[in-house]
Amino acid sequence: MARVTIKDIARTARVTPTTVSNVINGRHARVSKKTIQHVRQVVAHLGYTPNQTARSLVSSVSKLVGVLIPFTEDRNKLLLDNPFYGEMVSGIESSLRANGYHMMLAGIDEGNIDLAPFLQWNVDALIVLGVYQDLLYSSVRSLDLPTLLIDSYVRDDHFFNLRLDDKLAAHQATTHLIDNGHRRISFVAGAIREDGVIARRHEGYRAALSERGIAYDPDLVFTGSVSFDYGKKVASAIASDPSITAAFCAADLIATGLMSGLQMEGRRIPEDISVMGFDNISIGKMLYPALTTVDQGILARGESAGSLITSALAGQAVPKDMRTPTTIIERASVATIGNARRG
Amino acid sequence: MARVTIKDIARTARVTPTTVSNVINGRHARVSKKTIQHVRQVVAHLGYTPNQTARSLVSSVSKLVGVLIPFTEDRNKLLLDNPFYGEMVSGIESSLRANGYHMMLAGIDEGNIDLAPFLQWNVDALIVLGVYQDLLYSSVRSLDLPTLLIDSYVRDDHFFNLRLDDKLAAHQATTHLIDNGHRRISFVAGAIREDGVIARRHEGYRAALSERGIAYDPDLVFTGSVSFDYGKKVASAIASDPSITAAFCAADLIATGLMSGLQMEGRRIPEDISVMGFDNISIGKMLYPALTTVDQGILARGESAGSLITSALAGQAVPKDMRTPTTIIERASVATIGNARRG
DNA sequence: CTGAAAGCGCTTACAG
DNA sequence: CTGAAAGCGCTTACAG
Repeated sequence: MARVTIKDIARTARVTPTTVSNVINGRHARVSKKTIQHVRQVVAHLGYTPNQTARSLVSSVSKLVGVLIPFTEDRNKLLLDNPFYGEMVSGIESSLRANGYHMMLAGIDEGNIDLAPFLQWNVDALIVLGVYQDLLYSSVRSLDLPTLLIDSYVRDDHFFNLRLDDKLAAHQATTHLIDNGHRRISFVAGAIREDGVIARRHEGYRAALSERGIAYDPDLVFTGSVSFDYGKKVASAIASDPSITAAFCAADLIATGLMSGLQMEGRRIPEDISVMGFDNISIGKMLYPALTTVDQGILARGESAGSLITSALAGQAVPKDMRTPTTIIERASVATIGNARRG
Repeated sequence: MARVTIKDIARTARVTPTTVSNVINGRHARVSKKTIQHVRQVVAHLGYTPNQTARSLVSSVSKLVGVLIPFTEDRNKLLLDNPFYGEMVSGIESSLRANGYHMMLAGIDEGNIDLAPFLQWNVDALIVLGVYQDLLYSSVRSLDLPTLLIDSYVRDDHFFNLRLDDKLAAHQATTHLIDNGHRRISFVAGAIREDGVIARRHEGYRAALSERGIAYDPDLVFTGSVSFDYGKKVASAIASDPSITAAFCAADLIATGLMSGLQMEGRRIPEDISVMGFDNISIGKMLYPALTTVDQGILARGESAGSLITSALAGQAVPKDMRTPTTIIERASVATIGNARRG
């Protein structure tokens, strides 16, 4: 049995497709109450689902928003197995759906920017996660669609931005460590990029140090990639300097690797060394000891992203820049040492 | 500047839209070499991307495959923050894309089966992850689309199936524990459902026990949900029975919770108790000690799912039932005790 | 309040 | 080998 169309409804309701379209789309001013009732009954009875493909073609609104996330480095897989992206995408999808939209996911790597799927499907708007080279931004921009950048510091009025107060958050995290008696505090992070969050978190770390009269020591700073393996790799360097009593990692994934590496070297956490993370991905609470970290409310941010872009699409006034708050989650990976005062 | 269409190409190439369509779609038998060349040049020059929405409408193939994953229990979020689903979806997406398809993601919970997005977008096929009630299967079936079920044991010729040999895998895992000298082995899992994988893994566990002359003790079996919290909850029960020297968890997420709970009770892993998982999600290697587990090659399975459904769509003969192999990954959470022989 | 007509961007018989 | 025509399922002016 072929799928029921607007024509079928029209025929059995003895009206025209125009009228059916009007009641389906809630243009009630144009239809009598009686007709509305009747058409609705027929719709319910025949089990009609609008063909979005046809709608999209004629109205050029697809009710689709494209979401761009990075590919894995190696094999062109979506970075969805990274819990950060998994959770973020989950939040985006749910608020998109709540607002009558659907998500079209695509991956990018720096070398291969393929926006074709978005063009083919006529997406109404874009959300992009991650930081990229200029080429990506200019490509995206040329699509001329409402676009929301998450965690990017590129300056461009064309884009909406959803960010954290990264500098402040890192400042607070570092201060938390200092308040717990630590003075030799390592900073471990992904590569510092001008347009990225790490640069800001690094600034926050430095600011907190200097505020408390602690000299900045470049030897304590490690930057590589946002990955478990990198954290693990840094562990031996940190373990070999007993003066270091704490490490602030700019991503939980790094903190996880660092903890694992440190533990394999026989160091106890937090007795021998304290570790603090950033993000609050779900893994953190599964570790032993559980990770103390900066919560950025990933899921909620994803939802904000979805409703923000959706509001913009609905023509509502939406701020170009939105910041969401962070909080420190104290768990078990940070120890108080010396005669430190506790907050 | 409006988007370039097939008409634009036709006009500037001085041919008809029919001809343009023929060259774009590779129906070369119908067009002269010269025309092909020419049209291609114009296409490249004008920067044409086909409007999939129009294609889909007329040809009723959308090049979209719907992927159904469970919602979280609480709040209608996709279970993408669960690393198992994240990784699986990542694999599916990449092989779909490699075969010229795109993914449309939707969530389901038992109470609320909304297949409308798939209807609206005219998906060509379906992949469903997880086990559900009959209602879901009959709804999906009535869509009358090629459908692949992952990890389901419902019997229905309408569906393609992609499974593990769950019983065998659990048998091997349990035997591995026995080989390492363990005899009081706990089984911790999600709820046992007739159509699900847990029932098979439980069978494998029992079979391995009986094969080695170890009596099955129902008190050692814990079933709840596939979650970190459930594993953690079971920890105290297991810790309180010192005769238990090992636990086989039918999911890594459970094993993670169990380890954390056990460690909080002051038990050392694997010295005091061994823990074995199932799945090989990325978290396992991040734990300390790293989790010994059954690898099911999640990413590769996702890729298989994508290429299987894609082959079926291409009209190729595809087996109705496919099984992928598992292997045991030895890491650090299982100890050899007594005078056990090692494999 | 209701309907006839055109058209969105394509593909697909069919004719020549 | 090339083209004229119809039509996929809708929405949108426009007329009445």
